[in-house]
Amino acid sequence: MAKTSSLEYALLGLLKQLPQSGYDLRKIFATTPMRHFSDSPGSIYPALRRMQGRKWLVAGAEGGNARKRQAFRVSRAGERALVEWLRRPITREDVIWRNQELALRFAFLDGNVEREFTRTFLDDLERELTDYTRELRDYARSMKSDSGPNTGLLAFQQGVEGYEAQLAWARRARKQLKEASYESR
Amino acid sequence: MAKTSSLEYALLGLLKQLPQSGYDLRKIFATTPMRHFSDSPGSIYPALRRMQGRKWLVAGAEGGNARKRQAFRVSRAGERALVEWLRRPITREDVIWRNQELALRFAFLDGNVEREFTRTFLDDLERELTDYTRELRDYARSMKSDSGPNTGLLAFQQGVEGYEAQLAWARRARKQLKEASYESR
DNA sequence: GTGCACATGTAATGTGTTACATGATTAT
DNA sequence: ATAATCATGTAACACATTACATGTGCAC
Repeated sequence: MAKTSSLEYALLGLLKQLPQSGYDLRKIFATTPMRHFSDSPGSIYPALRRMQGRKWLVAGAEGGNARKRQAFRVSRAGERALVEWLRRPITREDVIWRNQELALRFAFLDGNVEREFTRTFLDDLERELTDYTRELRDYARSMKSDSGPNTGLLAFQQGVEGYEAQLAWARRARKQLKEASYESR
Repeated sequence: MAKTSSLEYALLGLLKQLPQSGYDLRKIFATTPMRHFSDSPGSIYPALRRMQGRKWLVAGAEGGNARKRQAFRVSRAGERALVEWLRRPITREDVIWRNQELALRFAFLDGNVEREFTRTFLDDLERELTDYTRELRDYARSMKSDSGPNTGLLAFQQGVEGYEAQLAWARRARKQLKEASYESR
């Protein structure tokens, strides 16, 4: 069971929203806040190929001509893979090593899972962030003994504050979702 | 001119602070907040080898025996490489693609560059973060038209708030450094 | 003398990066 | 027709990950 890179899921999620070509996807990575993905052809076209090989994508039938624009759409199997990824339990390892990927997963929840799951996602994220920030703060106490503000300690604090900002966001997002569900009654 | 991975600079910075063995370094990655680096031998030992090849490190002379603990220390050339990395101008690309690496660089400033440079670093970081958050907020306005809170927009906001938290940190850090320099008169 | 933690290494694999190559379409 | 842009592809390379292999020193 080969692991799927987060680039592939990004492509899958985007193609689920709107079937389009590799070139279109590259332009998204080149010009929108999804910039942190590389727009190089050497990463995107091979990824699309791999996903075709797994039958997650089907290429829009374009006349036999190569070198012509061809849009991809997500197959049933592709949808299943996407949803499986979205529904994966959130672990502390996700928070530490794959934080960007978590944001990507959250962004793609709409339209792919029931609304209730979005709240579960935020609950789980809050739990992991709470645990992890507690651990980091404990660690900070143990290094505070050093004299004066040094850049090592400051850099560490930046990390902690980043996680705390994310935690604050998660709480607020949950509240907003609840309010929205009242309104829609 | 081969690019050096951020793992190698992490190792270099740690060894500059305290000469130690590959195993010691692995333990640091396994047990401290530097966890987001992998502690796998398959990444660390080859990296140390590469750096030895570049003469950035010298192995503590341990009797002919392999399989025995050997500490590395940073050579003059290694120090120069470290300082060159620390002093690199901060670009928007750093902020977007190599944010973690920026934090690492900041953490290693102490003891390797003059204190004045730390302020320059924070100034430059503030500038890039200010520009980039402005750009992100502009983009946010353009997608706000969609109805209600959707997870895509919320995920995007999380990203912006992360950068804003970092900006707030940078301002605060600069203030603290200034106060510390008053005290030390 | 057996087991466990210490300590280093390597081989297979997959993927991202960079740089280059090539054909198709549109504007001038 | 020619340049620019659209659109896809590939080859070389470096690196991280995973899993496995090997040896050392100490405790019991």
